[in-house]
Amino acid sequence: MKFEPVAPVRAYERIVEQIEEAVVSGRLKPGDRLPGERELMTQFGVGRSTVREALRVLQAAELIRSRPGDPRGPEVLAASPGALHRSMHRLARADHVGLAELLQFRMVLDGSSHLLAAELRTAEDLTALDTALEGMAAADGYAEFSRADVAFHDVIAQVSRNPLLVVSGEVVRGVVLELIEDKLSHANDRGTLMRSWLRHHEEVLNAIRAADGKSAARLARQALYDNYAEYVPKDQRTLLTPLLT
Amino acid sequence: MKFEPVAPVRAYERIVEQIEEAVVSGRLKPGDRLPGERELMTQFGVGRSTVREALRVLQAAELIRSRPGDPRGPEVLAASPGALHRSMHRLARADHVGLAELLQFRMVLDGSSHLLAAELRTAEDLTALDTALEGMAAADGYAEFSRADVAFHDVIAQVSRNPLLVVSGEVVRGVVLELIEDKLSHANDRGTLMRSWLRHHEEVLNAIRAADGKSAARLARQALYDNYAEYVPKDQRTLLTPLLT
DNA sequence: CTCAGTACACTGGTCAGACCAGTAACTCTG
DNA sequence: CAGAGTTACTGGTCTGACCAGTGTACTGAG
Repeated sequence: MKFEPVAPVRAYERIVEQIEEAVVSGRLKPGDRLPGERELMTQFGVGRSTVREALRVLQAAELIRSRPGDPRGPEVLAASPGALHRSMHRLARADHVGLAELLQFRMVLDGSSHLLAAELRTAEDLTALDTALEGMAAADGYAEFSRADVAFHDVIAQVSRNPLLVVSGEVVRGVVLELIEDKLSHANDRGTLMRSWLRHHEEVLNAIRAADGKSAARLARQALYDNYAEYVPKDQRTLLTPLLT
Repeated sequence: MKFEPVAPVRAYERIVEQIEEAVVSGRLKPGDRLPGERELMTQFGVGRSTVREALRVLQAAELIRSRPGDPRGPEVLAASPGALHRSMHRLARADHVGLAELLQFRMVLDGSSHLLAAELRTAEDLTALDTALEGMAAADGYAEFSRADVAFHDVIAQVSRNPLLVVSGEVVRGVVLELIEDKLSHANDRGTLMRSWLRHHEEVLNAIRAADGKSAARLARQALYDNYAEYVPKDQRTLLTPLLT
């Protein structure tokens, strides 16, 4: 006979579970309102501090938002990648997730979204990608260029039609940029860098236009490697090369 | 002249910021202890409820853990993927993510981890994979088989050496199973199903042993398609086929 | 001198009650 | 009917209290 180890369950945790369950099961939709804290404490039969700690946890997870003075009560939020972003960011700043792993992951995600985008793109998608690319070409200064670049990748992720690819791509792109932006801003020939990026993106877009998913994916991964690998410690670059074939 | 919109900053948020900053900057290392709540309220000059709400947020992010009665105070934790797991899980269960998207994402992740595993596997990795496969072959009943299957995939993700692949793979596998486990448990010939799975895994393992990453990745994606595509609405299966080449 | 057993100071979890600044909706006025 | 003022409430914060449970230091037996 075996028993499971148990951890004491705090009152506020039970409240978090109940509300979270109501949100993910769809009984509470985005935009809905929770009862006020004083009402919740009678419904759950606990003190207000307990209710508030539960709401704090839900708020940290970006499931709800509460503003003082609003008599409609805390608002149920739509699922957003903010919490995912924060936790991945924390993990990336800590041990065991370095630039090599992040870049590896980004090559996987970006490659796949490019592949899917090439297969699924519509005519409207192609014009959206064209304007995004024009935005990069017309960018004035590095900061604006970087923003346009991120926007271009976001459009590609959107075209891939998979929200998981969109969100995790968004997050990992952001974290990668944060990790190397200082090194990148110290690069002496950012003009050449930007032109190189632009050429890469044009090639990718051509492959997508030709519905050549495999080429688009390969080009995207290669571009990431060419532009970022130099910031990865030399002995870790072998982690990236298997993804280039 | 432009101004940025501002949001009111709550007292507990300032506390969270300060403690989080101390953790990520390394001034507080895993295993270190925070002062007790009563001591923190004097240091920060706030009431205990404010301190407690801050600690709740940090605890939800798995940066600290506090147990009642411990006179050493709350403990600073090592970075762990638990929070990432939870936020990704919430996102995957949320809106607009159906089985097709999940399966697509899983094909991407599993394919990549198989590719990397084949390139990076050591001799010990191979024996670990052998024992994992034996665990599947020896499994008695479907529940045990499913557990062994998940364990096998976890080992492969570990071998790929990328914690992001490990965590997101873990999550998406869990969510996929949640969505189809009832349909799967109603399948009438689970014996045939299990034998088919086992054969697939043997092929994959052979490719990994041969350091043939491309084959391993292709086989893994094909296996997922063969076994799960029937549960995807027919008009969405075209989302998956581009990943099979 | 060692070690099991005990007492105690203190921890976090929870509750009750209070005050404040600020908001949304209602009411009253012109 | 538009606008100004009122009001009832919201969430944010503080204080003070009680409790069950823990780690440690002390105590006493061997």
